[in-house]
Amino acid sequence: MKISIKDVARAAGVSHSTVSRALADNPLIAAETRARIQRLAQKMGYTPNAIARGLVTQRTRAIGVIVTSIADPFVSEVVRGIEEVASDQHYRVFLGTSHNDPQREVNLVKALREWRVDGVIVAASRVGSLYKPMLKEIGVPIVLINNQHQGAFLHSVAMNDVQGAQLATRFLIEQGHRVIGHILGPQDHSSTLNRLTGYRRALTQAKIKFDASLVVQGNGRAEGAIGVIDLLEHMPRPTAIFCYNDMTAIGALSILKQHGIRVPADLSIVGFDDIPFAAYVDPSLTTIHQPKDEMGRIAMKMLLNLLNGQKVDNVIIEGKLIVRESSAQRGS
Amino acid sequence: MKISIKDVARAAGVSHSTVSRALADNPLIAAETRARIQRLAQKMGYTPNAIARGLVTQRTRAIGVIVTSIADPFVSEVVRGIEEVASDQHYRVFLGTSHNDPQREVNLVKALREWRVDGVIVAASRVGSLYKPMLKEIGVPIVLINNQHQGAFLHSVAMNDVQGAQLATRFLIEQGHRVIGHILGPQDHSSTLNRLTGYRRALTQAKIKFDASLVVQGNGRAEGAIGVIDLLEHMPRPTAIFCYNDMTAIGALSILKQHGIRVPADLSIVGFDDIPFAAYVDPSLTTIHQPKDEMGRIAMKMLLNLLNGQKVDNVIIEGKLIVRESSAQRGS
DNA sequence: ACTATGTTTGCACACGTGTGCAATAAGGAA
DNA sequence: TTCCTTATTGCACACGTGTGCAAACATAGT
Repeated sequence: MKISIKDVARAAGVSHSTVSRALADNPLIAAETRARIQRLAQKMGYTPNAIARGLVTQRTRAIGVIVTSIADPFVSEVVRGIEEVASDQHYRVFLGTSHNDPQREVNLVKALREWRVDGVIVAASRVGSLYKPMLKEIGVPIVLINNQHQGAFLHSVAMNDVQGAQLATRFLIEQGHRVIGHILGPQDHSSTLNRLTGYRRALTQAKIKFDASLVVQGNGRAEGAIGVIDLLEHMPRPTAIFCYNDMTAIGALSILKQHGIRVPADLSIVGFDDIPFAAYVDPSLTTIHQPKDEMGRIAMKMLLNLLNGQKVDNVIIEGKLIVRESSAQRGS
Repeated sequence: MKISIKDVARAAGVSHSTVSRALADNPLIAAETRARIQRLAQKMGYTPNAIARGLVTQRTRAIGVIVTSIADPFVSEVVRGIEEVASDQHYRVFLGTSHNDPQREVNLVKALREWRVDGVIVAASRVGSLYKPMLKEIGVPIVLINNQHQGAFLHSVAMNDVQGAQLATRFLIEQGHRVIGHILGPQDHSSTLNRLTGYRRALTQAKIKFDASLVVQGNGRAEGAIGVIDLLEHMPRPTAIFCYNDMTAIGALSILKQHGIRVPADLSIVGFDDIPFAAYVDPSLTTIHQPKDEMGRIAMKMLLNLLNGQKVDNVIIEGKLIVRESSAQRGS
């Protein structure tokens, strides 16, 4: 029952083409007619139909955003950045969550294809082997966040995980720590491996021998930090732990408190991400800062450039160390 | 360059109508032909065009979700619930953030109209006077979360803020507290008033005189808890504070720590929302639990019922008290 | 052989918009 | 007046899909 461009045309006594052009400020239409039609359309409450427009122009001005889970504080900051830039440029955002469930991933990609989105941004922890070819089939530019890849369609903006982890670990070494544990991230995420690499590289540079028994499993979530208990039994006992991310670190803090271990007096803890809550836990968390919303903005701008046919280069972002209370000089 | 239904039709030697019906499993088409066309479409990699379909069916199977900020932990849990149900029912989610900026709100509503979404869910802290009539103009069912309203188009699923606040305050009274402060929420949100009402009602029931100087401004975010300092100077000094929400409470904890006030030994703190982090701050937060993802799911199911032309009743959810470490018996 | 009935398919229109091209009108120059 | 140029508008098609209706065909009943 919505009023269409034809209704406006009839009311104005012109053809629908004239209305279409008038509303697009096309100079072909006489300035006077243009103004008259615009006023009339306004008064009639006419709203253009983006669906019909998309059908004929073959551009939807919509982008798909695929994330693992929107409830993840890292992800929601990224999405915030994306949405900000998108809406400024009058693009709409289709949100989809995969929850690392292959079935959902398939459905999501299918839906994005059906909707003929102009581009896609993926901020999912897992861009599996099954998944990547499917994404390419959509046939539109894709920007991956924290998943480095290269290709005709695939571009990325990513954290330098190796550098960040190295920075964090080197800091602990400079604080006098020699036995440093590490809690890993989710197994299927490439950044888990990269952060481990950075950790090892810092040890090597300081001529500290890598000890595999100082590295325990985790999953990137608070409950995943349970492995910290194993680290406490390691001999000699570690005096510092570098965690895959802040959620893991926060989980570790909670468990350590239950065991009566004081942070940072007995044990220093360092996280990764600098989620908003890192500043509010007690002790507040020393961590590596990722500019999450900024990464979202960069990804969206990159996608816009791609949509305008420009060449873009992948972006790699360096981590910055934020020192707070959860770390201290050894023995202090 | 995408292949269309006509391409499939040509390849199969039939008309596009036949293909359309075959893919819809329409029994009008001979079973054998149907199977043959489906196989062919599959092999050709045909993907139906949701845009074109939406144009002719006048249903998009897309809903708009308007939130204040996706980076808010309360909001992101709600959106998670919405998206979960939506994607199960093969609905797509358009995400838009308003940031309480009138200009953005106007643009958002306009965009949703243009996209002809089937329905809208609003989880924004502010559904202002300017805003509500605009929403109605979209002409589709709308479900508001935590904004009670009634009308032909407007429906709601909301927390019982009065009951929840009353529950929290009564708990503090039962713990022996008599001088209880309150930090307010954002001014333009109705739940700010409702939680204040619940706070006052509990006091009245316990025959404690309400003291306006025990109520200070806040804004629902951590920085907004700065008013807690004023409360410390109140005479007699309060022994407990009920905060508008968990973020405010967490902000208060942080400020109190800087001032050397021990929680809960010197002062009990109670929040509202039970965001995931409430359990991980130190001391962990006593709070009122809101089933956030469940509220999202309920809202989406309600919207689905409305889209199917069913009558629905507004939903009101009771808060549950979660006792953790930030509150204690007075003087203990 | 003719008619009635049922099954299967295609024709043609609709949805709302953008745009190339032709048509018309207006104005000026010869 | 006649012709040319320029400004303005409308015609008609396209985008990809769904669907009412008629057409074509097959089958069975008399």
